[in-house]
Amino acid sequence: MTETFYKQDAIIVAEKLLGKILFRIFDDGSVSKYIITETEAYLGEEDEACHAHKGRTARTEIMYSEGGKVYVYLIYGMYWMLNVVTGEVNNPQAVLIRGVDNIIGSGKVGRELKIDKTFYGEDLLTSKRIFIENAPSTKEFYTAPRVGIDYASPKWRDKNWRFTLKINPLFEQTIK
DNA sequence: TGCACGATCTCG
DNA sequence: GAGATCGTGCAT
Repeated sequence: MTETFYKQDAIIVAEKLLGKILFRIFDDGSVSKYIITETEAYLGEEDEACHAHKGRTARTEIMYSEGGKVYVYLIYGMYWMLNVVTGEVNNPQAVLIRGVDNIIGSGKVGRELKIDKTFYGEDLLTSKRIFIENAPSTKEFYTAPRVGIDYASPKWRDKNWRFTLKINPLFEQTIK
């Protein structure tokens, strides 16, 4: 995808990433391709569910760069979450990749793709081991509230910023 | 320097 | 329903 694509708002990117192809070249040279099936948008400092809500820190720093970078972080001490930074410089937004193919769940995605802290700040436009390729994506998708952010006030908690590809056969399992 | 907790998953 | 497991942010 292009730099222009990633510079759009996270909501737009989250929606448009559905159906696109995520490439992952592992250390042994093997190549895996995945269809992105579920995403979530996190929209800047005012979004209480966004990590950047607490301001600029070493952890959130990459979200302040221009779109197209990778933002990863460890959650619950064991799962690496894969995010795509979006938007313009100093506009901290990101899209969480929650599902690829039939692998639903951000923790499982990180495990499947063997994501770790070395991916922090990786440039999707130049990386040789992870990047996203355009594909004719269907406009058929569901929206739903984001997962695991009950701490946010209703204004943000209730936003339907989770996007799920409609052809995803496991969708029913992801609705609570 | 310490501590509570999290954009989770698996097992029982 | 609880445990695994640890970096981060904020209080002490």
